Amino acid sequence: MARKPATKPRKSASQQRSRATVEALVEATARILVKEGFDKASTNRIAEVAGVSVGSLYQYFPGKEALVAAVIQRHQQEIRQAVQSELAEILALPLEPAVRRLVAIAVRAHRVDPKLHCVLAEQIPRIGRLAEAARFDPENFTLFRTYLERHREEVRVDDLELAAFICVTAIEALTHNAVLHYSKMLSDDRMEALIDEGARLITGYLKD
Amino acid sequence: MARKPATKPRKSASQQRSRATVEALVEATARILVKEGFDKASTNRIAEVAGVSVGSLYQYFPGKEALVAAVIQRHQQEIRQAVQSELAEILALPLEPAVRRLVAIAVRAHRVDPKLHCVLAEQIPRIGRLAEAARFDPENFTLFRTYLERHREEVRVDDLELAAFICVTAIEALTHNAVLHYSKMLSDDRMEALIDEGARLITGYLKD
DNA sequence: GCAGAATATGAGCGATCATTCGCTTTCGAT
DNA sequence: ATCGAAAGCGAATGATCGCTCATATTCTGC
Repeated sequence: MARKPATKPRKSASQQRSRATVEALVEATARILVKEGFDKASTNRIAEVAGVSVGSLYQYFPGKEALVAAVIQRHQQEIRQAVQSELAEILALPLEPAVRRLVAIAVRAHRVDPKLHCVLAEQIPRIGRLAEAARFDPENFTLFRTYLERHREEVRVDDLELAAFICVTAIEALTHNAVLHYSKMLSDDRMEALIDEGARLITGYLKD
Repeated sequence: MARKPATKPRKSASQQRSRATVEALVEATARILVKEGFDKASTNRIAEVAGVSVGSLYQYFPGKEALVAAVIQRHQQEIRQAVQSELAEILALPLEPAVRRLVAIAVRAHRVDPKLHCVLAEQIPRIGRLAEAARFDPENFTLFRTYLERHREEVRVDDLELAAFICVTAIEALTHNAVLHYSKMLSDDRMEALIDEGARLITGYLKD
C-alpha cells in the first residue's frame, strides 16, 4: 500500500521545549516563504533558520508540505479572528451597508499579513495536497450565497449562484490586486476610495 | 561580473532541422507544463519528451526559464492573433456594446488554450525573470484606460485610473475563474449568461 | 539522584536536478 | 567526393534536495 506524504504532524509535542521547536519551525517557514519564496524553502534551510536540526523537523512534520500547510492554517486562523465577529450581524443588514462592510472586511483580511498572503496565493503549487488548503473562496462564496438567499427580494438577479460567483470573484480579485500589487493605494484615503468603488460595483450590479 | 541566467535563445537556428528541434522543445515544454505541472518540467525530461538530447537543448536555450519564457511568448501571441483585429473598432463603440465585446473577447482569450493558461497563471513562480513575462494586465489596462479617456463624457466616474483598474481586474478575474475553475459554465448558453452578467457588472458601475 | 521517556542532533544516503564537453553525425557549398 | 560548419549526442559532474538513523542531550516522575 503506497503511502502518500501526509500533511499532518507526525506526533504532537507535549513538553514546552518541543512546542517551542514546532513554533520556531512554522515561524521560520513563514519567514522564508515571505523573504525568499517557495522554492528556497527547503527542509534543511527551514531547520537552519529555525535554529533546529533537520532531524527535529522530521519528528514533528512528515515533510515540507506539512510545514507549509501549518503556515497556511495559522494565517487563515489569524484572518478569521480578525473578521469573524462581524459576519453574523451583516446577514441582517440591508443591501448597501452589507456590501460595503463585506468589501471592507475583504480589504482588512488582505492586510493581516499581505506579503505572506501574496506568497500563499501566488507561489504555492496548485496541485497536490496544498491545492485545497490554500483556497479560501468556498467559505466566502457560501456566506455571500446565504446573504443573497435571505435578501432575495431586494436583489435584481435571477441566478443567485451565478450572482454570488460574480460578486465574490470580483471582490476577491479587487482586494487581492489592490493590496498586493498597488499597495500604495492602501494608505490613507485611497483605500477608502477603493472600498467605496468596490461597493458601488457590487451594489450597482445587484440592484441596478 | 556575475552573469544572471538569461531568458533569450543562446543561438538562432539556421537550418530547418534545428528549427524543428527548437519547435519540438517548446512544444514538449508546453505539453509537460499542462500534463505534469511546472515542477516536473526538468530540462532532462523536456529533452526526453521532445525526442532530443539535453545537449541540443542547451544549444538553443540557456536554461529551463528560457524554455518556459518561449512557451509564454507563443501563448501570448496566439491570444493576440485571436483578438487583436477587433480592438481598433471597439474604441469607437458606445459604452454598452463596447463593454460587452470586451468581456466576450476576454472569455475568448481564455479559451485559446485553457489548461496552458491555467498553468502559466497559477504555477509559474512569480519571482525572477518569469514574473513579468507571465503578466498580461498592463496591455489590457492601457487599452481600457484609453477607452475611458475617449468616452469620458459617457461615463460617471471621476478617477479614470481607479475605474480602469477596477474594471480590468474584475473582468480578468471573472473570465479566469470561470474558464479555469468552472469550465462547465462555458458550454452552451451558460457562457452567454456569464458574458451578459459580466458586461452588466461593468456597465452598471460605469454609467450607474 | 536515577531511570526511562521525550527531545535534539547532524553526518550521510540516494535521488534528482541543471549543466557541460568531448565526440559523432548530418548538411551545404564547392 | 570532399571538407568545414552546423547540429546532435549522452555520459559525467557537481550541487541540492528530502529524508533517515545512530547517537547524544534534556526533561519528568519518582
